[in-house]
Amino acid sequence: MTEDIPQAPSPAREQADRFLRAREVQSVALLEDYVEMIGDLMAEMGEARVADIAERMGVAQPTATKAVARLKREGLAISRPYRGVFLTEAGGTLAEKVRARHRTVVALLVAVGVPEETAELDAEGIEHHVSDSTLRAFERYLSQR
Amino acid sequence: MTEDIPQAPSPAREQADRFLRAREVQSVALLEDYVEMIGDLMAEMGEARVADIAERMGVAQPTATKAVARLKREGLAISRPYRGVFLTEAGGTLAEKVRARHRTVVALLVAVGVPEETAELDAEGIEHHVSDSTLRAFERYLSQR
DNA sequence: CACGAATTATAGCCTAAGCTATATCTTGAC
DNA sequence: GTCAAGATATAGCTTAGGCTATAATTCGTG
Ligand SMILES: [Mn+2]
Ligand SMILES: [Mn+2]
Ligand SMILES: [Mn+2]
Ligand SMILES: [Mn+2]
Repeated sequence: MTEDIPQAPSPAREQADRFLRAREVQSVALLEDYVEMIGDLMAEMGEARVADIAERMGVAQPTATKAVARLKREGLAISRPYRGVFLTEAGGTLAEKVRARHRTVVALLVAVGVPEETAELDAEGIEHHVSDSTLRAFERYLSQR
Repeated sequence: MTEDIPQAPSPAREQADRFLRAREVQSVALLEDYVEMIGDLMAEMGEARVADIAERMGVAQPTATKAVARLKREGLAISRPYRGVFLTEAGGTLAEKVRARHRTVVALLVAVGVPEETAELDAEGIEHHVSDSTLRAFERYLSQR
């Protein structure tokens, strides 16, 4: 019989797992940004209109419409044809989490000496790859110095 | 006549620009990872074979083949049918830059208290969004403490 | 040196994300 | 109340990045 001694995963496999994770993260990154921004618009204007979403995301209107369709599919938003877009409870919860993480990432970058403008720019991409574990480390670092 | 006084960009426009940048970065992130890893394979084995590239990236072999085609199109790699893949000078330079940035990002994360394993995992995605300005800040922080 | 195994290429499919052009619906001004 | 302007939806295209199945090539072994 073949032995089934648990093997330590090969380095190649471990590296592949990291790339896999990075690709997974990337596939939800856009959703996170849309949800956070729709939350902003709801807070500012009471509702999020597709035209405003498109403007703030820097995409064409049909692109925003399609993204909203995906948000609805994933249970993060609701809307009816030709009406505004609203976050579901799940969407709202996610928006809050994403917003807090965004702030923490910017604060961490600034704390280690990154200029404000740059921090805000880079954080928009970095944030999505910051795991809960890393986020907690950032929070510890920011509070105890 | 309409005035052409230079306007401060609207907040929506600024935010859109950040998202635009994040999307741009994301479109080169995969190329960077492939190039860095092909560099590793060349150093370890003298050449990078498509099968090894696929294994380390955690993708199917045709996916790696297609990625290599894109690298060739962008002038980062060369190869002939059924032969190994090699970096061009541009590819080698990029690989070196990407490798150094990766190390710095991991070091910074560890320095602020992120566990090693987590740092390595998160860095794989984070690195691509770290601008030159942020990278220099990381280096300053790491050297002077 | 032939042939089977391993490797690479190709064909054909899918989804996400972007775009432009155009159709459809809503709404405010008259 | 109409209707033109504005907002949204839809159609149809592109590219990147995945996949499986299969064809073509290379190479080691006998
Ligand atoms: Mn973001
Ligand atoms: Mn954000
Ligand atoms: Mn990476
Ligand atoms: Mn890397």
